[in-house]
Amino acid sequence: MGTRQRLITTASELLAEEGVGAVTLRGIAKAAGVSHGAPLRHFSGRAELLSAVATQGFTELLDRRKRLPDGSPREQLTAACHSYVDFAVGHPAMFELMFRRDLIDPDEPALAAVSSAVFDEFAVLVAAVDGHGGTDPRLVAASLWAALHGLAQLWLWGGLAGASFAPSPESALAVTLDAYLGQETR
Amino acid sequence: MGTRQRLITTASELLAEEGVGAVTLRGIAKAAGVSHGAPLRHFSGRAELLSAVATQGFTELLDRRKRLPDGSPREQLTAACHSYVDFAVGHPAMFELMFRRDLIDPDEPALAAVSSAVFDEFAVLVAAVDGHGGTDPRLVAASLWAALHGLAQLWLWGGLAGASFAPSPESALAVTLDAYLGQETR
DNA sequence: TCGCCGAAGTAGACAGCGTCTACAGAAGTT
DNA sequence: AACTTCTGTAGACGCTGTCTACTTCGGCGA
Repeated sequence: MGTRQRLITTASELLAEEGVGAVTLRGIAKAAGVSHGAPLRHFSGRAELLSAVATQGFTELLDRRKRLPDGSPREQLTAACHSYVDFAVGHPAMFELMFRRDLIDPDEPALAAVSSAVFDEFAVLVAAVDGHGGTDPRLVAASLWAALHGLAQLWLWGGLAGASFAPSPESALAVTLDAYLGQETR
Repeated sequence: MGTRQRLITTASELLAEEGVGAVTLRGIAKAAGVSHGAPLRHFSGRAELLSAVATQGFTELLDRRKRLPDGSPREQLTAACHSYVDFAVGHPAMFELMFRRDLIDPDEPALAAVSSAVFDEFAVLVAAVDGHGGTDPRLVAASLWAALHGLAQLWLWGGLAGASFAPSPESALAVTLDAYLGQETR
């Protein structure tokens, strides 16, 4: 495996194990067994390396979506929604990195392509479910995606609310899906 | 004005003008006209100072909610939703700081108190609107708040989606409110 | 009034960070 | 065989947060 790929892999492992705060260029280089300046031979800077890591995250998100079980459009959409929240809960550090503009470069071509693809695939699922009278399915998709994203984000932030009330992401997701898809989807 | 308060004020201004990346302890100290070590006489560290700044942000959010115009519960709730997104759009850096666990300490008593109060006030508004058959109003509030939060977050992240489709926060919010409150709220 | 003590501010140091540059060797290419 | 390009190393620079003396000043008890 080339050094470039090893750096990406090492960074992903470090990210998963130690969190976003631990993915420093020097730390990645040390963990990969190269000198602190070596990463700059393969990436223009920290943002480019971390963008490559985030790209892998979006790619895995896309893969999950493509491996959805067969079923009605409505079932597929709810499964996709669950998979989004599951991904965030299962890979909190990666999820955080994927939306940290200060750490990655959203305009990186590969990253922009795969993140757009994630949204586009989701919009297709939404469009396949009828019932949103006349409004642009992509607008509905953006709204629903935002709802899922906020659910994941607030849960990662710490308990979805104050200490007085801490619902599980699953129960809150059920309410969200009810709101968008109607009660019959329970 | 005491040095402590001036540091908080200066940090808020720096945050609004230069963004989250510019609020460094040394930068704040320089802007406030004190030495780089002075802030540590008033705060245990960076997290405590930035927590005080974020507390002001949550406080303003709470104030906006308390100044809602009179109207039906449903109107009040939609106004609150708009005010949340408006706040994020109007104060993007502050909004970002308020949810950056690595920069602030969510367990800071004042911060925890006011952020919980924001949620509680919101939950009260949700509870006043009937129609969510039997489910805990606080759970509905958490779901709806997450939807608003995701809307704001994704908009700040860059256009709510890929470059192929970039709805305004207002139009997406309208869809979100439709989903939660029904079409008649348009 | 004197002495003192704690609070507040300063200046310097330290390790860690991202990034830049100079240098060394290895690998091809002509 | 000579030259160029790629890859990796080592050191430096300025920045960061934090720690540690050292000074300065204000109030308070004797």
